[in-house]
Amino acid sequence: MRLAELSERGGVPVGTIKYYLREGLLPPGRRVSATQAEYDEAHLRRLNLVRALIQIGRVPVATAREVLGHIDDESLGTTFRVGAAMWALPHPPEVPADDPTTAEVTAGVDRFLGDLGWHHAREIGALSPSYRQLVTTMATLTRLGYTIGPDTLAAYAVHMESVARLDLDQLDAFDDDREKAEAAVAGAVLFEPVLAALRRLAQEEHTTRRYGL
Amino acid sequence: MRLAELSERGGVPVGTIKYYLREGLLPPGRRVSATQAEYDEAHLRRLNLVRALIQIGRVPVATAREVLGHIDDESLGTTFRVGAAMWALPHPPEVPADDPTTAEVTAGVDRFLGDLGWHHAREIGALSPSYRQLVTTMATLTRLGYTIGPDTLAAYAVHMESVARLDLDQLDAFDDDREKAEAAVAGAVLFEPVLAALRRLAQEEHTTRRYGL
DNA sequence: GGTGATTGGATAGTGGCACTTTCCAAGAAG
DNA sequence: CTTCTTGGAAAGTGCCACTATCCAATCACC
Repeated sequence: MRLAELSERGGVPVGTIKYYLREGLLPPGRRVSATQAEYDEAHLRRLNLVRALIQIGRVPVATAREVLGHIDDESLGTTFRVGAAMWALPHPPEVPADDPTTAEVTAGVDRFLGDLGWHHAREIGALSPSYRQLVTTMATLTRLGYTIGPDTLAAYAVHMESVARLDLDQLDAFDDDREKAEAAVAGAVLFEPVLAALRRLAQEEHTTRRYGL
Repeated sequence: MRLAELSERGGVPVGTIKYYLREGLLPPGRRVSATQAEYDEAHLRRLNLVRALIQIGRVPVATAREVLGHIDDESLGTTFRVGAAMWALPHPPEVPADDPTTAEVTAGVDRFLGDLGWHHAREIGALSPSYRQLVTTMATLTRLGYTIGPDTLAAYAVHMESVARLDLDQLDAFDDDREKAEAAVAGAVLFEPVLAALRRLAQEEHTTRRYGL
């Protein structure tokens, strides 16, 4: 298909697709002549993923390029291919915080990781963006006066662990490594809003149950 | 305290605070003379909340003003004060979608809400931003080829329901309505990254357990 | 009481970023 | 042959969260 059709079927303006091509978010089409290029279903699929990353996941273009690069990196094994793509996803800015609050929170988080038996997480520790995000956001909450004890955090963690198990079950359905990595990224970026929506719906449901209208 | 001290203690540049004052995110200080104003702990607290909303929650300034307005609206009862503030929070853009996919997804979501016994959610329906976000994001997932059946969604929902119950327990600790609303907003905006981090940590943990390094 | 620094407020400017627009020459279509 | 379309390059746009510059009033210190 031609650029115009790719644009049509993807619901994305031609100019925007040109921009994505320029930025390396989409691989160039197969050149058919000096002024024509041919695109296929893979391009359409990738275009949809890019849009999801950028529009729903608010992933910056530069970051999206990086993530897609890892997804396409055939030199990596399954685990690292998925892991690299996931770690490249953006995280909320880490508020500096070399204050005592952070030290305290770090200790609490480490303790609770041990209690849960998440040994991998303890070993990887500060290497994982998720770990750092957990610590810094908890510190911000503390600074705002909403201190969450390790026990409460552990209670939340147990539920998220169940969610993660479901996530991995979903991932098992894919054989190909590239598909696995793509599904993991899509799951992280698109399923987060779904979970957030479910949480808020449940909150609304239980609020009315507890307190009525 | 003076603007300079507020800036110091909040870790926010003076210019930025002036900007927030201009935009109505912070109430003006108590005028002490023609060129001096006095700020108190409440200002500092609000400043921290504003920063959290904008930096961590990526809430646009205009939206933050709206949310804070609801938090401060003493004419509302508890439920609506909390609810209005929550509903004003931003949601990922709703991809248009008047396509058949959306209709199909809507049916699935409605069915699963019934199965779970979330009657409130079914009645409020499209009024709730969370409901619309759920439907549109599910539709996007479907369009990308990652179809999630109502049963799988329900499995996730059960866990998020437990999370929501924990949320409400946390909220119960606050008596004052303004504090309740503030805590709800902070919980929604700041605790979402915490949950996301927990999910990813758990994913990493279980991936290595299932597949090793 | 003089004097330099500081304060709050108004106004205009900056930088980043995701697009858009404009142009162009080479091909395709009728 | 002529009219349209195509892909590509380069410059421009719009939004938005700040940030820099001024200014006159007033504070703090000698």
